[in-house]
Amino acid sequence: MTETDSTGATRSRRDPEARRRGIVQAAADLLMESGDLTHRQVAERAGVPLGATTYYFASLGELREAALAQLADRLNDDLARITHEVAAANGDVAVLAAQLHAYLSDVDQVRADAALYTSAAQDPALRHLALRWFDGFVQLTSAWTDPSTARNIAVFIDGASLHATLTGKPLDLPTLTSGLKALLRTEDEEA
Amino acid sequence: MTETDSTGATRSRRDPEARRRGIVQAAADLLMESGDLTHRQVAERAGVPLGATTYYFASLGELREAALAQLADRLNDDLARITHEVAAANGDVAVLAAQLHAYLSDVDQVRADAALYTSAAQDPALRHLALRWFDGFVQLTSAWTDPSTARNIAVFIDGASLHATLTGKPLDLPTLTSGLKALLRTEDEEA
Amino acid sequence: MTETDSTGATRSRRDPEARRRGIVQAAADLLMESGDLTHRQVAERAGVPLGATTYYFASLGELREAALAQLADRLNDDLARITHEVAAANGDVAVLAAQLHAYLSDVDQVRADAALYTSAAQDPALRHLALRWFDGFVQLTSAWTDPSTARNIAVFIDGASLHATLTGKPLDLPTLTSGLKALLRTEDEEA
Amino acid sequence: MTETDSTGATRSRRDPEARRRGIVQAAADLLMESGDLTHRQVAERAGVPLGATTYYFASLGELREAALAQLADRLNDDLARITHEVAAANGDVAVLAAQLHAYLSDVDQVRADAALYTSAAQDPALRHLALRWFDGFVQLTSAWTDPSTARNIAVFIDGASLHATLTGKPLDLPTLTSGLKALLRTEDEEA
DNA sequence: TATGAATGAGTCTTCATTCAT
DNA sequence: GATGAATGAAGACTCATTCAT
Repeated sequence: MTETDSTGATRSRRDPEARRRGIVQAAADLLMESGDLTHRQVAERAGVPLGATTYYFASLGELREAALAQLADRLNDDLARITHEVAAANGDVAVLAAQLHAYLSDVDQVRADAALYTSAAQDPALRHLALRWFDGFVQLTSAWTDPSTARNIAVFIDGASLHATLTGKPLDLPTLTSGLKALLRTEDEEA
Repeated sequence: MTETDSTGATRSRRDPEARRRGIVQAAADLLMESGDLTHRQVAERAGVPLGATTYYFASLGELREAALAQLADRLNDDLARITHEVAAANGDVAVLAAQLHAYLSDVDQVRADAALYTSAAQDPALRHLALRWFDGFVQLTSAWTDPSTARNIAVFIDGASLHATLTGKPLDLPTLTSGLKALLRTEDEEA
Repeated sequence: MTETDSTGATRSRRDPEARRRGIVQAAADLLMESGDLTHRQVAERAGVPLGATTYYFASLGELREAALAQLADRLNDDLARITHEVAAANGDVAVLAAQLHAYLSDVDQVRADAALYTSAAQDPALRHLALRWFDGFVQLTSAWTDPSTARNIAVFIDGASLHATLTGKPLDLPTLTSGLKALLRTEDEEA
Repeated sequence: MTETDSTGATRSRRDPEARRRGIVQAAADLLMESGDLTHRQVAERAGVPLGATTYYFASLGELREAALAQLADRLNDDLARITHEVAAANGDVAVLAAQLHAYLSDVDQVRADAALYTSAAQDPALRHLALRWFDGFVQLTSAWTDPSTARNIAVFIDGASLHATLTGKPLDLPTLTSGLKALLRTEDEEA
């Protein structure tokens, strides 16, 4: 279908990198939508023959890992962006709460999180992917809070994401705000 | 083997309820251990013939739901117990933190949580099971805090459980304590 | 097809033993004919659905072993019969040679041997099957020769079978006779 | 790596014959080791790109045949050497037995035989390869025995090789010696 | 009531072969 | 001349579910 583009050159076919990306993307989509992953589903979704999925990935596990890594990357980027914005606002809790609320309002984001956590919970080999953002967040956030508080906030965010997955909607902004505000105040009074 | 005892009464055979319970228990165990569930595995684990699993449950989905309901019940009971103890201690945060830490140190408990959340994340029809404890906790806890705080604590606990699943060990007690303390202090100053 | 027999009773279906035998027989036939064995081929040959072959045998290897065991049994029986007849003739070499020549003239027998040896050569776990007749022969024959001579005769017979496989026809009777006669004379002069 | 040497000449690349030999050798090794043969395995073992295996051989069958021909050549050479040594010793049976025992003690030799016979048994088109040594042996040996005896000895040797394959070790030297001695004595008394 | 035989759909995976480059 | 991307057919195996008994 995408055989020819505006330049008239053939694409996709004989473009291994694009093909590989397409397969990973299809797998990531499927993981977000159903959590199930089969070669057949991936092939159909990516618009490639069945053999292509096994040609590019030695096993379904390898493909799953690649797809989850992609989701983890995105999650990482998003949370790093949020963290930076909060840092730019001198750690303003309202900013953090607002950003988080927006994040949790995005169905795709929440689904990506869920796919990541679900897969990681079932396969220990994938846990490092699910923990990547956590560790990164704690590190970034430690610039303006102590590590213990940073961990607690990260834990709270994970809980909020799980809650959004289970209820289908984010925690209301006031609750989110009060929770984050409370957790962040710790440092001032406890150290 | 334990088919007949000294009284001449048959045991698991001819005791449909016990058999059903055994099947559910076996299914719950398998969900905790691997997340996979097949009729064959359940039958073998429960020590019943293959046909029994389809005889007592119309479909595998139904059996899975029954197994998850059992896990949810247990989770419910455990957290209700913890809540009561905390209430008895007049909402002492240290007691809550200690109880929660003990809970998260129990591998089986954490696995049960993970099985419940994983299944619920993938199948919307099961979400009410995963939310059962959340709602109950908020209700019980609202006796000594405001609902918003109660929700935040519940969210935090979910996050901590997820974290325990992903790292294989609970958050350290001091961090847990400081987080819960911070969240609970909110009510005094914000309401 | 064989659903009903002269008694009007249904057969084959719901006759697990017969079904199992039919599958093994089909597998043995295929091993004799081509040396290859696939579930699909077996199912088609046996006239059963594909799933039946995996229902009765946990793996293709198990099915192959059962089929080879059947071939080995037959080989065993045939050679035991020959041995008995030779023993009845007081170890008359001419009788042995004639029987062996007849045996090697039977295309199916030779093919069965070849299937057995070929499979055993490729899979050490199957070697005991291929050696069964050898050991039995040596034991039986030791009644009228010394063990070393018995072994040599067995080796010679194996070689003759291999030769028949490769050339498509048995060694000519005179050659066979002279070989066996020579090997059997040993005992008189060497012990 | 060994693509270019000090003379500036390319080695395996740009040396089609060497490459072809390398592929055949790799295939022969694989046949000896597992009996299985795939383009991928051959390419990896030979250290050539996948395409090279199909470039030099029109089909896998052709490659297999070339590999077996190589094994047959080696077998031929070895047995010709043995035959010559025996002839040089004026047909001394002890020499023949010792040489054969050494041959059967060499795991690789026995494996090569097994690969050859196994393939030939399954594919009639390959039988001439497995018979090559037999015919050569009979011809060479007929210099000092009659053809019938030569055939019987060749049959015996094949049986001994098969036996070594199945048991993992050669027939013991005394048994081997007595067998060969007996077979060779025939000529003196029968002719 | 209870069971295990039965099966067809679907799983992952391998691979010979083709062919564009 | 050489190569590796590509794919469709086939492989072993699993399993929920049905149903005869």
